[in-house]
Amino acid sequence: MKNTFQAPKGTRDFMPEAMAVRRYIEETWRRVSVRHGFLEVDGPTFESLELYKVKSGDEIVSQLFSFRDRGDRDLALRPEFTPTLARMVAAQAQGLPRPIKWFSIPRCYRAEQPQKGRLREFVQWNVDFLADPSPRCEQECLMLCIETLREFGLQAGDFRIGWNNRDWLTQALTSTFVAPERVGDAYFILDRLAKLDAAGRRELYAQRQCPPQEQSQFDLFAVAISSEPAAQDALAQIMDAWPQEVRDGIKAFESRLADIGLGEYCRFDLSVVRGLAYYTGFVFEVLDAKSHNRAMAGGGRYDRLIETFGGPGMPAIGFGMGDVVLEIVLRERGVLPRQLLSAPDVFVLSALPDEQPVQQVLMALRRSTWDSANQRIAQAGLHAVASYKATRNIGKLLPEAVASGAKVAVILAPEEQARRVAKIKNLVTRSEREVPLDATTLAAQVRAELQSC
RNA sequence: GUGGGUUUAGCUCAGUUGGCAGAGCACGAGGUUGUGGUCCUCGGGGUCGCGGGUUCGAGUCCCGUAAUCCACCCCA
Repeated sequence: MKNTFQAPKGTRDFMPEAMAVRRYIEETWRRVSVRHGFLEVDGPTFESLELYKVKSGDEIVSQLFSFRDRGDRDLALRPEFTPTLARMVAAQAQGLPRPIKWFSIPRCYRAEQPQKGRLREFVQWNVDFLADPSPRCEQECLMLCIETLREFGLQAGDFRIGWNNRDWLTQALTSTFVAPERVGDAYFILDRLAKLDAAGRRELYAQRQCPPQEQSQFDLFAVAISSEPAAQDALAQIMDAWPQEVRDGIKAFESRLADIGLGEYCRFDLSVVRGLAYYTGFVFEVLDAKSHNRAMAGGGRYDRLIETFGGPGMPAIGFGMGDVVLEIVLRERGVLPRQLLSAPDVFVLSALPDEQPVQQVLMALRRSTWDSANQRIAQAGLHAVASYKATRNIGKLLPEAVASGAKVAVILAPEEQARRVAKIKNLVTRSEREVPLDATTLAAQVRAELQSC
């Protein structure tokens, strides 16, 4: 390896095929977001370091790529988009039409140890619905999230969405067996319960100094969120003790989801609490249903975040979905389209000794025409390519034309050139016809041939 | 930050107790200046991740280091 430079740890090079996959993912996110009435925004790739400390505290700083500029300002590459969004909204809150439905597709950076599904540079689709306290926001976010996964070819059995509500859960816990000052510890435990066996749980209880009555209850939670047959009974037993209004709230939300056809994807899930402190009510996670990948997406309500960033009090809900886990899941399911690099419309091949005629034909095919009266492109140029091989053997060039995916070929050769014609070959039907070797006429005839495909 | 696997051609990988650096695919040229992914021949390509050490001699053994994969910690 003569070149000793490598891409930095946790980053990716996007060669044409990989780039096409990334574009496909981003374009799908964008298309479905727009369809659901969200507007695209973006912000700076780096922000002042303080912006990230406000929300998350110093602990998080060690996972940031931070640096200092020549004016001694501390800056950091964005690890997520939400602080930027909160800053933008807080600054402009008075003048924005409401509700605010925004999405963004930023590249984000985290100085973590890379592993499966987690890199140091990634693309994360962010969706936020602000200035509306109604549960229709929850619904629309889930609707968009699910519709997007379906657009990628995933089906109900491929993923599941676990949801919870921190307000209700807190109410339920404190009215049953958790002292108010221990709610934080309870969340910490619930967040990890699904991954632990009995021994692991005892260790966790000791670490968080659980009183004995908590321990037996959490053991019951562990059964309820497991895949054991007893799970349903355990869940029913737990919820029987909960306040009536909490149980009614869960039922009502389930019924709302069922009304719009999302019932089969979503399930109330005790173990989904999300680590982040700023979530205030509804929270959810999208999990891969068939293997053990990391969460594909997650989010929730953060009604107090905008004021934290100096804006007015404003209800808000949002979620994020990263490209890394998503691509892994799409590959595992075999639903990534095979041909993502766009195939040319027309392939020009030439047996002429001079290459200039090829360039003339390419120019005519590729040129767009502008409609100045209507300020738009009247006719878009064709995607036209030619072979760069040295051979002038048509028999060798045709396979290249076919492999390119082009439906039509233009063949330039001495005999035809002498008669001032070129051949247009339909690569699908294999039929050929001769047309005048005038670049403009030729381009028109190629368009006509493409129409017939 | 911790532990384990891996690193040889553009890609996927062989490489024997330490003895001349290999295959397939891909790429390029020709066989065949004129018609469909075939076939045949030839070719370009490598400091064997990087740096030390042992040895007459290291892709191979030892030490260090980087990247990568997997699992922890963490996870916005």
